[in-house]
Amino acid sequence: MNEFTSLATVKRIADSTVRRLSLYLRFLEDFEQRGLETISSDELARRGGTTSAQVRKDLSFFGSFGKRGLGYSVPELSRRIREIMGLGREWRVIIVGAGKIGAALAQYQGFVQRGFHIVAVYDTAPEKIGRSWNSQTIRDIRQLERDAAQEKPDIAVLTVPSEAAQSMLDRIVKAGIKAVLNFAPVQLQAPADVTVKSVNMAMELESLSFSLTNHG
Amino acid sequence: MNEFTSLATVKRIADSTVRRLSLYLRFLEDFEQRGLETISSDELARRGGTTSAQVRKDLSFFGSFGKRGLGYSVPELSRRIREIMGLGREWRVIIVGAGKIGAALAQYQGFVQRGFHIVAVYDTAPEKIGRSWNSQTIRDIRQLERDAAQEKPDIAVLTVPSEAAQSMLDRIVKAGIKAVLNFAPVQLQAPADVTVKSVNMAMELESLSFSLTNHG
DNA sequence: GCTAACTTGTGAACGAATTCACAAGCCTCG
DNA sequence: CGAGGCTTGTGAATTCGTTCACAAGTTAGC
Ligand SMILES: NC(=O)c1ccc[n+]([C@@H]2O[C@H](COP(=O)([O-])OP(=O)(O)OC[C@H]3O[C@@H](n4cnc5c(N)ncnc54)[C@H](O)[C@@H]3O)[C@@H](O)[C@H]2O)c1
Ligand SMILES: NC(=O)c1ccc[n+]([C@@H]2O[C@H](COP(=O)([O-])OP(=O)(O)OC[C@H]3O[C@@H](n4cnc5c(N)ncnc54)[C@H](O)[C@@H]3O)[C@@H](O)[C@H]2O)c1
Repeated sequence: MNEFTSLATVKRIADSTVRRLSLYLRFLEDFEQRGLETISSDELARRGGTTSAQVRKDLSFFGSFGKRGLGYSVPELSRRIREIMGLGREWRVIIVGAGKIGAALAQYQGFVQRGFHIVAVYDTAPEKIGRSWNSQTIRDIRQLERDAAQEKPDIAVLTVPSEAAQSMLDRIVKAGIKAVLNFAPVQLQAPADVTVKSVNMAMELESLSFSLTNHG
Repeated sequence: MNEFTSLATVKRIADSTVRRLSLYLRFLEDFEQRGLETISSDELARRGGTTSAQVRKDLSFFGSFGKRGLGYSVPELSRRIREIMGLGREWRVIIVGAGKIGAALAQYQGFVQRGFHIVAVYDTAPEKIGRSWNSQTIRDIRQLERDAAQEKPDIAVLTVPSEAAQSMLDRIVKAGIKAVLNFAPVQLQAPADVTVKSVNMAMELESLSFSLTNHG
């Protein structure tokens, strides 16, 4: 593999690798701000709670970005990871379900900072539609398809009650959106070309319950 | 391994196994409500998007709960998984950081339903302390140690700004709490006997960005 | 009570992800 | 300019998790 390797031709990358890249990027941004020039795989590993071999292997799937004997150039590696992850652009995000969790997400500044822009928020409840949040007016869910055809959102965040989650996902998929972040604690079905990630907080708490019960 | 196998003696269980158990339990509860008596590993697998061998292997780490030729008794398996996961009791949960995400979590009914009771909410901001949320009054963070000694919470949910996360985790650990669910997008350090799980939504969005960029 | 149909439980095989270990390359210093 | 120290990049070895495949047990029907 050399510097001309196209990402599109790269073999299947493990999800765990992608998540670690995201982590490394955070550290690099921190180092960049503090004016550091170079960083070693060992230092990145220490920060991320992994090993230097792991860091180098993760990066090696995409090319070779370091200098032997020296390490990685912080701004260069930062740029390369952003490129790999597709973070060099702004992503258009919609929120479906203007409830408590939708509200927290819509007002969260951390997403915008990383290039994820909330371009619309939808709900079914008449008393919510038309109300303003931040700079967004909550829209009627019936507009979803029409708006999507025009505004071409990239990502949908699904924060509706569990019962409505699958049917709303189906509409999101039909509207042509290929990436969904789901907060409803249900298992969803989607076509293979649509990526669905779920955040299941109840499952996290249950994992903690397991830890406390079994090795505590 | 037989029915007398103690959980404490069981070898290291993969995190992925624990998460699937949590998933199976959801399906079992659904089946239970609909009055089904028995269920096969194959049906559980279909629901969970996995294979029947996977389901049986997951369960086999803890004992053998099924009947050959028939499947699993729904109420019995449900009970056994709850036991394995430590869900037969009520867990006492505190929320540290009464901001937007803390508010959504504190008011969420889904946690109580699964045995996770919010027993206290803390903040530093004078204008928040004393205000009421649901049935909780927001307490001064300075009370944390004193309250913990008395009320013995089991789990802390950490929803403070990133900068404050590590120092608050240290206090939580010192206060004797052994399980933490963190929402701040930072890598935290904790002693080995404390389990920390993190929900990192920005990382999930970045994974979606990667998917869209690389196989889209 | 025997057969056919079914489903579990589990070693063994496989595949994926991590870790090891070292040759190759780069930098500094004398 | 050559030696010594350092760090990358990567095949090979290892560890970990999943899937296969089948013997063993259960039920129903006749
Ligand atoms: N609040 C939390 O802390 C939390 C934690 C974990 C998971 N969740 C999950 O997140 C989801 C939302 O939770 P919440 O607490 O924000 O609930 P909520 O009741 O506050 O909000 C849900 C919103 O979705 C709207 N809605 C209902 N059907 C809709 C549809 N078909 N299209 C568009 N909007 C629709 C409702 O009008 C409401 O405004 C639920 O699935 C919940 O289980 C929430
Ligand atoms: N809001 C979201 O949707 C969202 C999404 C992902 C991650 N997060 C993360 O969750 C955390 C909280 O986010 P938020 O949006 O709720 O922020 P927020 O500013 O609304 O709330 C933070 C709260 O913590 C309190 N606080 C500050 N220092 C504290 C301390 N030492 N002890 C106790 N309380 C303290 C503040 O007074 C404030 O009430 C942040 O780390 C954020 O990055 C939030």
